[in-house]
Amino acid sequence: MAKSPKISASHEPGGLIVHISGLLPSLSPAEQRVARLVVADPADAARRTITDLATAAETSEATVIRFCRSVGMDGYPQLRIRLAAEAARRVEPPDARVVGGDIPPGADLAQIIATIAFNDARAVEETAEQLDPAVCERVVDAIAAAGRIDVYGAGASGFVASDFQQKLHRIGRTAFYFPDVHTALTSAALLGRGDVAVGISHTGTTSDVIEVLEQARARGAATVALTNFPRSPITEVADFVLTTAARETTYRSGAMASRLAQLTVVDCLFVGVAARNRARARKALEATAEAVQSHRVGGGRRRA
Amino acid sequence: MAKSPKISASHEPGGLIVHISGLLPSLSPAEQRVARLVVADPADAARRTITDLATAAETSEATVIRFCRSVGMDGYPQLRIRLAAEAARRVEPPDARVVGGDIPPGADLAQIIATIAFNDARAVEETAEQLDPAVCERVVDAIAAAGRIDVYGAGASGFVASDFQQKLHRIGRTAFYFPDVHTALTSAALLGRGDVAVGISHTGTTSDVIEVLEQARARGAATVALTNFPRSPITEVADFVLTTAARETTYRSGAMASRLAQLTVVDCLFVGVAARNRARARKALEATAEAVQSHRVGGGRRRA
DNA sequence: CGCCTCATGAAAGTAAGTTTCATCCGTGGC
DNA sequence: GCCACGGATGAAACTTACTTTCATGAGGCG
Repeated sequence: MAKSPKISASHEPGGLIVHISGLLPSLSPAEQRVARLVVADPADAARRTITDLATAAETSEATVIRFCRSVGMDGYPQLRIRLAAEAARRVEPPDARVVGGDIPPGADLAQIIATIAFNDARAVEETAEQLDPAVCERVVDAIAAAGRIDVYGAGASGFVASDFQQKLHRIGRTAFYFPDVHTALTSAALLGRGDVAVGISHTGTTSDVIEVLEQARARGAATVALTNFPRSPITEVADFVLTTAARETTYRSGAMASRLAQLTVVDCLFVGVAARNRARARKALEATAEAVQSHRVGGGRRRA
Repeated sequence: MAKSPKISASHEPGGLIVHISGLLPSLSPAEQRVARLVVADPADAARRTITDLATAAETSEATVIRFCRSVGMDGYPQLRIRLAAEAARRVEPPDARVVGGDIPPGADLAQIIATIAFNDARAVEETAEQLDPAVCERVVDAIAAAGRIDVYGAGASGFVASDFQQKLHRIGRTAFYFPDVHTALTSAALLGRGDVAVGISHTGTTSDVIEVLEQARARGAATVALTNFPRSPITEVADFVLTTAARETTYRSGAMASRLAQLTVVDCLFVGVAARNRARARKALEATAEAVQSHRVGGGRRRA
């Protein structure tokens, strides 16, 4: 681990399954086979003996044990019990749509809508469950006290970064977002102690964002990573790691649901920061709302 | 009655704990000691090893096994798993959060997270419920067949518009987004029959977006509005109206949850369009994914 | 090409769970 | 009083499950 002990969610309180699927890409191939079996049917996995599970995953018991350790369990029995508990807690999905499932080829639009909404809602809920309030708190503290906040993100995560920047700006925090790597690097180089850099990357492997975050860290800024994968490279250049909990699907890259989850996290941070000084934040929000008022039509009867 | 298997005993419906305490009196003294421990704290019992539990009950492992059989289990592991499941189920559901509720002033971050996630998830689900698949279908048809697609949006909705544009572009549709009203107007003026214009506005009162959509319609393009308010002005210039279902709160302007709902709708349309030609869309997606590959670090596995 | 690192499963080792069996104790008959 | 008898019980043998160790081999890197 790089320089200072990183603060991330070691507690995975909400969902073990969610936690495992987040860790999935960081596991070795054989362990991944085990993980997939476990995620696909936790209750069933809990019923199996270690030898049985190993056979089903076409690997050895040793690998299953290694998998247990990888996801933070002491050993197989503990995993088993946790899985059983987990499986019991999650109420049966009311109908046939599979959690994290892909869209079937012949699906009509109603099915598509139901599936997407289901997965989106789940991603949001599961993200919230596994978010560590303590880590959030510290991030909020850092942002609330920051001299300046840079938010980095590329591609789809760029929208989220930009959204976050805009939000912070609206409550009077000095925040920047850069659509371009070079500008971002330049900015990062100007950060210093007391500043905050936030890097957003679904996969956690976007080299541009990692590079910029690294730069920011080297300059003494507090670095925050927001990613779906708790052991991805971006987490190594971050002082604080916040994770989303979106499952991968093939057709609809996990990034789609992930983006919603990211926004939820951003909202949480935003409200947290705003709550640090309600009066001031509210005033700033009102001022900005007023500013766009002249661009609204028909102030009358339609609520907004 | 040796021949016909008993039908009743095997399923003990009302809960394992209840079942055990029911037949507690019929157990032998040593088994009763075990049973009492189990009933008193199922979760704890599930954590213990058989030897451990036996010691705690001041008896031998053999007796614990006998107890397992007495209550209808195959052996200790099964009891353990069932207990863990049982214990998990009986945790109180955490819902102190009010639907659509605002963040209370003294809220700690954990509450904030729970509330936001709850409202976000609800907005997504409710939006999906009230979305009319028939309207979506026609919008998808129009987009899939369009010569060109313009997506308009301002402020927070601008991100969504931009996201939609990028998505459509990635599957090979010709789509545009304009951060600036004047450019947008210019573009709208160049639309014609067979083209599609999508206007996104949470309130439905953003005059810039309305104006542009109006222009597009005058030129013969099919117009789509995405808003939270089905009777807002924007709906008057739209051929197709899609609505989100986010509730308003004071502190957290409804726009925050609304944005997630908007994205869900965008995702649905996107997948709908992509599904119109799976092969081509998949190919386009793969090509774009490949293009950014060199900006990812750590090849397949992600770790350190 | 040699070195290193890492993933992996075979096998050895340890702990957990299960069965067997001798003992104990109370009961009731002779 | 003595002796079956039967159920309850735990010690110990036994089996299975779990864990550790270690040799092997595949890939990456200089």
